[in-house]
Amino acid sequence: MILKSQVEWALHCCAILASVPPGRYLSTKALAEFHGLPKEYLSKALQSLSQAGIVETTLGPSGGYRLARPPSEVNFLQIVEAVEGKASTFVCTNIRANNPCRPAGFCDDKPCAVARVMWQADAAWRGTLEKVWLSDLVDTLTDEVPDDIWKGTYDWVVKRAG
Amino acid sequence: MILKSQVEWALHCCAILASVPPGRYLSTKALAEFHGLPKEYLSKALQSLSQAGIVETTLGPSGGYRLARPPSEVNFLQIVEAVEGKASTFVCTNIRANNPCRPAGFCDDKPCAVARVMWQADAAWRGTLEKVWLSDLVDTLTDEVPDDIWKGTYDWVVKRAG
DNA sequence: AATATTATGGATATACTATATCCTTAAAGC
DNA sequence: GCTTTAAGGATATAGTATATCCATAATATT
Repeated sequence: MILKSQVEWALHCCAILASVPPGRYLSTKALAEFHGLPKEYLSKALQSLSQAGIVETTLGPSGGYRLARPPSEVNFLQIVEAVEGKASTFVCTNIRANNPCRPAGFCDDKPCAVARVMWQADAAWRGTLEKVWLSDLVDTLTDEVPDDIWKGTYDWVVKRAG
Repeated sequence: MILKSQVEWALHCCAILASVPPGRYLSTKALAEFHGLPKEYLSKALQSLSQAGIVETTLGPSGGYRLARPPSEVNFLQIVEAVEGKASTFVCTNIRANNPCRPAGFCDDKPCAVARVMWQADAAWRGTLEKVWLSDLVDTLTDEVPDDIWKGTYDWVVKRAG
């Protein structure tokens, strides 16, 4: 069970979009070049973010993507779910129902005990992602990325943002 | 990102194996019949449990599987990892290294900030699974499964255990 | 000793998903 | 009118999950 690479791409793209000046957009082409990713396929991830309402888009030259709300209002879970979907990582096929000792037509009053544990773990995973905001990531990067690289990246984004 | 169905199968099989009387074994055939699963493929999941040291096996008629240690010493994470592996659900391909603003040969002193968050969520998922033991599951089932079905299941297992 | 039963592991086949590319369309800026 | 862009459909390729089959060796029963 491994997350799609598009999850990684979407998270990094959102981090970059956080630096786009107000009123401007950054294109798929720019984001693909910056991260060394295939433009056409990255486009699918960005479309997922768009459909989830995390980013806004506009067409034409100088078009592209920008965050639909401030980085302090976008968390990791929203981005991950935009790409991976909201469905639980554990699917219960209710195999307990095949127990040959159960009377025919027997109906359980609770979800399967095994599934409940797995769903609880899934919730813990999502809960962790939900508590980390894009602004937290930006803060971390500000702290950790060397100043010249951080500044250079910002300038690069501003230059490429239409 | 969805867990293999073998995870569900392995968990339910371990729950059943907890009822196998000391010194006896339950075969793949019995476990497959009980859960309505394909015997040959279920066998692969049981082999994973065996390789992980969670169950013990013996050959021949009256052979099969039994828990290698008491249910209070087997947790969900051990079973899940036996089937899914121990690798993190998030793979960092370090795409930050493609940032065109970085000096050539630049080396980061910390793992990617995005990956660290994703790994933290992965750890929360595993941490939840690690805290639930097979004995907890058995306790839950004892509480929730109607007495006659629970008793019937136990009798079925004892009858089939070689 | 012979036979039946079982786990193990390799080989193979099929289905599904992830990855990737291409192309058409419509909108926006120049 | 021309270029650039996102959106989305169609298609191709690779990789993984699911499933089955078979050969082998070990064990119990007869």
